[in-house]
Amino acid sequence: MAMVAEVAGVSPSTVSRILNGTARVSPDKTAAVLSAIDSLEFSPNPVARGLAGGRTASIGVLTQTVSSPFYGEALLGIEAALREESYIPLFVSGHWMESTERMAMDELMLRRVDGVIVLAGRLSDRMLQGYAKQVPMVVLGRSINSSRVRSLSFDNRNGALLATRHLTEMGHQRIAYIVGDTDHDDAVERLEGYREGIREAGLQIDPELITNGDFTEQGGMLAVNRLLDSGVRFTAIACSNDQAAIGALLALSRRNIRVPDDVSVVGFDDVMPARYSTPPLSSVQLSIYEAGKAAARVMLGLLRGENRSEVLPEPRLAIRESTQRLHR
Amino acid sequence: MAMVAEVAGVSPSTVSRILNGTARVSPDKTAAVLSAIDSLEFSPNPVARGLAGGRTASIGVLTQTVSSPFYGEALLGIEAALREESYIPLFVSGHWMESTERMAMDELMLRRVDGVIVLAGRLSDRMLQGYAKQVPMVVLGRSINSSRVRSLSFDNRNGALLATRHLTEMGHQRIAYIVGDTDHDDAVERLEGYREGIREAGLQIDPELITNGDFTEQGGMLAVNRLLDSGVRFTAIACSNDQAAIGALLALSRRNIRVPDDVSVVGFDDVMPARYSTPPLSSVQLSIYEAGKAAARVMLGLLRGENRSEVLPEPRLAIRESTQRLHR
DNA sequence: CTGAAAGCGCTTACAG
DNA sequence: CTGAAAGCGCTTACAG
Repeated sequence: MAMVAEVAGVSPSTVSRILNGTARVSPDKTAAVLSAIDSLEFSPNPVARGLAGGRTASIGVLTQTVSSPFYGEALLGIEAALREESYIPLFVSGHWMESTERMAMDELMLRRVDGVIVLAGRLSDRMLQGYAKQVPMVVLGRSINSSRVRSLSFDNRNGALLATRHLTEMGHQRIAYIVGDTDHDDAVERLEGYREGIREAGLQIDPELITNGDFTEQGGMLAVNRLLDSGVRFTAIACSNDQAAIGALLALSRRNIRVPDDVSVVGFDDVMPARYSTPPLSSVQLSIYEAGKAAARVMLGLLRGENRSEVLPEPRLAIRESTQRLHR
Repeated sequence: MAMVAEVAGVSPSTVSRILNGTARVSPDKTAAVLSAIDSLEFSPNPVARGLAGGRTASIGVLTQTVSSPFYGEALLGIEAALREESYIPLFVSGHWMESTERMAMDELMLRRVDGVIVLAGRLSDRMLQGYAKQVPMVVLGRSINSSRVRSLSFDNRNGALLATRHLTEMGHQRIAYIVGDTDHDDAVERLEGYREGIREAGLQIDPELITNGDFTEQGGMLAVNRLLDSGVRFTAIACSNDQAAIGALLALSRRNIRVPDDVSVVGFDDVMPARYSTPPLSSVQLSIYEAGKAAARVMLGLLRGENRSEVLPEPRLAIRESTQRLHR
């Protein structure tokens, strides 16, 4: 930067001000500096900026696993939105363990990120609010009421309602439901949506049709086996997420039950693998990529002092080949 | 740090030296400093360290998409290994575009990462070597001969050989092959392994059985359709990766061809979704997570001035339910 | 509008 | 073995 200043015949302060747009500078000096900058191919050192200005142009992102189909897509969206403003994401994984998440958060604080985006996780609201005192925070996929935290959440209830309604409209009356990990509000809200869908169609909620899962393929398989072994009759299964649905597909196929001819299956999230399962899953589309973008935009707004609000896209149903009208 | 120095009654220099183990310090001062550190809950500011010492304790990782099942797993391994030594990964996505990769690399250089791990990609060897002059580099999934770059590559040829041999040993003689994106050496090496497997069994290589794909599900589907439409006879398909295999599974099912009863299918990579496809895929296991760890360890070694070498786990076959002995 | 100066929190030769 | 000092490359009050 010193070189730029020299070449342009101004002080480093001026260069800095131009770079940051932090004060108005006479047009001629601006021009001189700008041309010096690109003739020297200068670009400011973010590390020094971080130390001097207290801003690192980096945003911490607490995810659970970078490699999950769900979180992975959100990360892509976040990355894309941040890049537009030259921020870089620092992804850290919590692996669904509170202690790991805490360590990861501490690491982010240490690294002096300018803000943090939290993707769900196991950290308590209190805990999160504590961190939010140190740094701007936006939480995706979870709703937290606190002035310091901006949260964006999916309309899980409505999503599950759409899925269930889709099934009832196709004539299904005996619809099983594979619950997610009820430690998460998502799981609870989705279950609620299912219930609502059943009631809305004037059907009875049958507890025997509701079985536990944990948002994993394995959980979906076990759930289907349990359902089948119990002898309850059902013609469709609504699942708390696509992973469970994919497990369900496998379990059904092993028992020689055809989807959708014998049983319809609907997933939730509309994650990539759902599009290529056999058969491709009808699923509730959350537009996770867009949601990630929205979260990043809210963060960027916060950093600018705006109080921008973003709405997440409404869930909609992606109908593919795993659901079918009930024919008797 | 100034506070720590004061409390411990030493100079900041000494504190720094203890923190970094960069010179021997008398035991009593060490003890004093250490206790001051934890009574003050001090932890050094990495940003300042970065500026002063030229080291940021961060490693750039050029990946293609954080959300790919293949790269995602490698990232997890990298993250885990780096964490052990308090390094943090900076993940940037190249999206398989040379220009994006270059921008991402430049960003990493700007951020003064201490090293960079490159996951395959489209950057030319020359280009990579150029960057390697600025920073230690390890490349995973690609072999580059250069003193400045350490590269770790999978034994793709042997992997494909194992897959093909598995099929021939089960009596298959008409084995189709779905090629990957031949811009990548992987695709070429895997194809070579297939050829070797066919020859090894004393069979003829039939060009009609070899069809193009691009490592995607879509590509796998199209390939199968083409094969089927062409009327060539085959009883098994070996695929260049799991995504293609998953696409193949779907295409076969749509034509009412049962796997493995009518046709056996074998994948490559043994990525998570392969374990829960319908049916679960037999696949060549690359232990990508371990490979990520290995790459990170090599990087860490480099940083310490060691010339540690790591060998990637040998590919092995995971036999599941998509392959079966040919019965006539 | 613009400079000179101090400072961000460390590290690292340089002396001793 | 250990301090004092300079410096890493910026930003930001403080004056003018």
